[in-house]
Amino acid sequence: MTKPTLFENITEVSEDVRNFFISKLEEIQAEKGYKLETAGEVSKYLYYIAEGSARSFYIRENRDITVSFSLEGEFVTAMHSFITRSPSYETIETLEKSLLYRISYNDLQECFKKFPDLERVYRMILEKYYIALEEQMIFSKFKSARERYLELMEKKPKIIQRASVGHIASFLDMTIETLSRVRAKI
Amino acid sequence: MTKPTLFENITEVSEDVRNFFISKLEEIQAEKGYKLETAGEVSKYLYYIAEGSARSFYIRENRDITVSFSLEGEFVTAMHSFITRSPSYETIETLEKSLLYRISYNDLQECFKKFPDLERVYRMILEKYYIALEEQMIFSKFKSARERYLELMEKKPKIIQRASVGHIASFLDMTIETLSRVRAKI
DNA sequence: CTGACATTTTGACTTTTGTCAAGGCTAGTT
DNA sequence: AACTAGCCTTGACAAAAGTCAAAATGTCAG
Repeated sequence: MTKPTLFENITEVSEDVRNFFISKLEEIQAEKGYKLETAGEVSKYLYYIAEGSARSFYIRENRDITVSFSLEGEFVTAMHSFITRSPSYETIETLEKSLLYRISYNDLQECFKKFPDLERVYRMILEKYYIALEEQMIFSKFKSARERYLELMEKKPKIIQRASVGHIASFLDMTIETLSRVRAKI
Repeated sequence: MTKPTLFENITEVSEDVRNFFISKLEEIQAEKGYKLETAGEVSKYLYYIAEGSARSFYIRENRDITVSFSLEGEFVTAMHSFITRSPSYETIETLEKSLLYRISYNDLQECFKKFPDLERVYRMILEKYYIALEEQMIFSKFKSARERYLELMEKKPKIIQRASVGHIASFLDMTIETLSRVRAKI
C-alpha cells in the first residue's frame, strides 16, 4: 500500500497537485492503542488508514461509548472537531498495528488555497463520511439488538474479531449482557 | 428574506460569483405538503428554506419514518441521492406554506467548474449537514424516550407545533403511544 | 350543527432490553 | 500449579417501551 493508493477511489487531479498533496502527508507506523485524536483537544489531522483499523469513542457518565469503527482504505478524524476547530469530545485509537498517513489541518487548508481542485477531493471525503453516518443511523433505527449485531457481522466482520465485546456492545447501542445473549443464540 | 440571505452565514465570495450563483437559483412558493424530493427518483435540487419548514421521511414496512425536520435558514435535500446520483429512498415535503430557493444538481456542478470558490460554500453546507447528523445520532444514543422528547422541545420547539404526533414519534424513534404518554407527564 | 373520519389518548398486557449479582474462563505472573 | 485480574457469560428480576384494542377528541365537509 503506497501513498498514491489514497487517491485511487477519490478523483483525478493533476500530477502537480497530487505531488504537492503527497508532500504534505506524514507516515505513521502505529502500534495497537495509538491515539490519533484525544478528547478535549482540537483535532489536528485527517488520517488515512492504509493498513489496520481504528475506533472512535467518547466517555460519558463513566461509560466508554464507541461511535464508529474505521477500516483500511478509509479516512478518519474527529470530524466535528476538525470542522469546527473546537475541542473534540471523541478519542480515536488504533485497534491493531496500523499504517497511517495524515495531513494537518493547516496543510490541508493550504492545499485548498493553492489548488482549489483539492476542495473537491475533500468534499468527496466528506460526502462519504456523511453517507456512512446516514446509513448507520437509518439502519440502527428499526432493528432489534439481534438484527444490529447480524448486520455488523455481515458488513464489517473484521470488527467482530478485532474489537472487544464492550466496544461492540456500545457501538450497537446495547449492554454487554444483551450482546452476549445475542451471540449465544446464533 | 431575500436571496442573498442565503449566503450570510456561509462565507465570503466575490460579487461575480455570488451573482452567477444567484442567477441559477429558482424561487419556489410552496404550499403545505409540497414535495421537494420523492422516493424512488434521483434528487434533482439542493433547497434553501427561506421561510417555512420541511420533513424528510421514508416508508419501510408500511410505516412512515421521519428522519429529519428542517427549518428556516437551513439547506435541505435527499443528500444521499444528491451525492450518489442514485434513486432516493426518502421523500421531503413542506410542513407548511414555505418559501424556497433551489439550485439543480447540474447547475451546481457548473458553478463548481466555473468558480472553484463555490466548492468551499458547498463543502461548508456539507459540514453543517454532517455535524447536525452526528449530534442527532449521539444525542439519541443515550437518552430515554422522555429525554429525547424534552430535547426536541428545547432545540426545535417549532416542530412540536407543526408536525403531527406520528411524525414526531417516528423521528424520536418511539411509538405514538409512548410519545403520548411522555407528553401526558410533563 | 351533525355525522364521518382521522388523530390522539388511555388501559391492559407482552416483549425486549437493562440491571445487578454470581460464576466461569483465559492469560499472564509468580 | 496457584493466584490474580480482566473479560465474558448466565440467571433472576426490573424497567422501558411496544402491541393491541377501545374510548375520547379533533377536524371538516355538507
